[in-house]
Formats: sequence, structure tokens, C-alpha cells
Amino acid sequence: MPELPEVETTRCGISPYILNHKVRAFNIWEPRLRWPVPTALAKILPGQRIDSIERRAKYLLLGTGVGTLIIHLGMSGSLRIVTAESAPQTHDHVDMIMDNGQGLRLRDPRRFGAVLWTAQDPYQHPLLRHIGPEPLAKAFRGNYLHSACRKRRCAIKTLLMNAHVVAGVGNIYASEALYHAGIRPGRAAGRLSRQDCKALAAAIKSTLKQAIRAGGTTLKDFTNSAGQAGYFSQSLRVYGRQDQPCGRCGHPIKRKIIAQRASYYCPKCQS
DNA sequence: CAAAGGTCCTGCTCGC
DNA sequence: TGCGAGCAGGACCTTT
Repeated sequence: MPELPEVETTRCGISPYILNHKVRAFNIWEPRLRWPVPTALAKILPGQRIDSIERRAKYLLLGTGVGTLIIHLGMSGSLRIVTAESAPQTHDHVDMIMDNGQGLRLRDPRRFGAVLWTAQDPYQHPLLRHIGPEPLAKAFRGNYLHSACRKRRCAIKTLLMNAHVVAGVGNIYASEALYHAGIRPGRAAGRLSRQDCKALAAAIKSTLKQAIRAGGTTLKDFTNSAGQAGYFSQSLRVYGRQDQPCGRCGHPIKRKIIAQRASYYCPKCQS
């Protein structure tokens, strides 16, 4: 579910309730996520103030004076603001109750998500250390993308979804950005021109920015921290639109599996 | 039964 | 031959 815009939407949604508040209790109802949730958190976090909430790639970083809580939503995870007395439901795995009586609750049916803890610099954590530039940062531009593509034989879409190359681009926005740049998802990355890469970097930035403004994409079950759907799904040009006419030329949108992931493109507008 | 928005890990292949 | 990088596939889960 959540790609960069959805995680960013979540970050903005939870901040007012969490930032600068102290943790009253940390409850682990189901520790079996992608990696076991550290049980020590129930002892470590109470009394700590959350003094920063950042996002790196699709990871949320909740900073305290003694360490950082690292949260990943995986494929089906979501964070909701709840009241302390509301009971957890099926697939609710972790609660962080704050001193204001509000709480942060992680729901994740598929349990591909993660809740981790580090007492060191979170950006040096093994999961974060080798992640590529943020796509909305200045460092991510055509030149960078072009050099990252060199000698790569994998499909350009696969390259975009590689977190070591660029952070936070998932299956939906990879397809969408490639459509806007006029590049087929299956093209070998190494065969993109400098000009292609320039257009693609720009398309990634504009697509992600627009999605963040719309509050993310709701396909099945993504909601923001208040439980509302994002409306970027209305702006999707190719994702999930197999056999529907391309908005630019009318040709039917094609669906093709690339590296085991569904990929969508217009065979006429993209080459 | 297949597929779903993520991504780490393993083991293979390829090119120097 | 040996080594490292790149890459495909499997794994983790539940729901529709």
C-alpha cells in the first residue's frame, strides 16, 4: 500500500498528536511483524518525549532523547490516531499511548511492516544506511539518474523501485512517472539517454508532489491517520487501468508483469 | 486460485 | 580461477 506520498501523508497526520508529547505507555499486542517488535520498548518508551518525526524513504523515524523508533508500513500497514481507551481490533499490533490521552496505533493485516528501535543515529541503521537520495531532494536529478542507469540491464521500472537507487518509489508511482516521461517500463535502464533521465527525474518529482498534495493514493484500504481516503487514485493515468483508453491518445493501456510486479503503460505514448 | 501497494535475503550469472 | 556486482526468485503474511 504505502509508498512515499502515503508515508508522508501519515507523517503529517500524526505529528500534531505525537510531536512534543510524552509517551505514557507502549503496548505490543502482536510482536510478529517482519522482525519481532522489541519487547523492551514497553520499558524504554514510557516517559520519553517524541521530539522529532521524520521520514526517510518509506520509513518513519520518531526521535526521543534516548533513541529512535523506526516504523515501516510494509504492504498493508497504516497508523491511526486513537483514544487511549479504545480497544485494539483484529490486525492492530502496536499502540503508543501519549500523555494527552491520544494514541498511535499500527494496523497491518499482512504483517510485512516493522517497528524497530535504535539508540544510534537512525540514518546509520543497516536498513537506512545504503538508501539512495530522496526523490524530492535536489541531489536527485537527471544526471544522477543517468549515471545510476549506466551498465544496468534491468528494466527502468525495476531500477526506480530499487531503494538503493532512489528512495520511496514503489509500484504505483514508478508506472505513473514513466507514463508522464513517455518511457516504457520494460526498457533496459542502461539504454536511457541523458534526456530520458532528465524527463524521468522531473516526472518522478511532479508525480510524487501531486500525490502528497492529494493525501496519497487509496486503492483498497489506505487511509490517512484520521481514517480518510487519499484522492490521488483519481489522478492515476495508467496504474490499474488495463484496457482503458490512454487519456492522451486513446490507445488501450497495457498491463505487463516486470520483475513479478504488475506494470502499466501506453504502448503508443511510451517508448 | 491468483493477486495485492514492500523489500530483504540467497544464490546464480556475468564480466573483469 | 576468483571476485564482486547485478539480478531473479523466494520468502514473509492475510484478504478479496
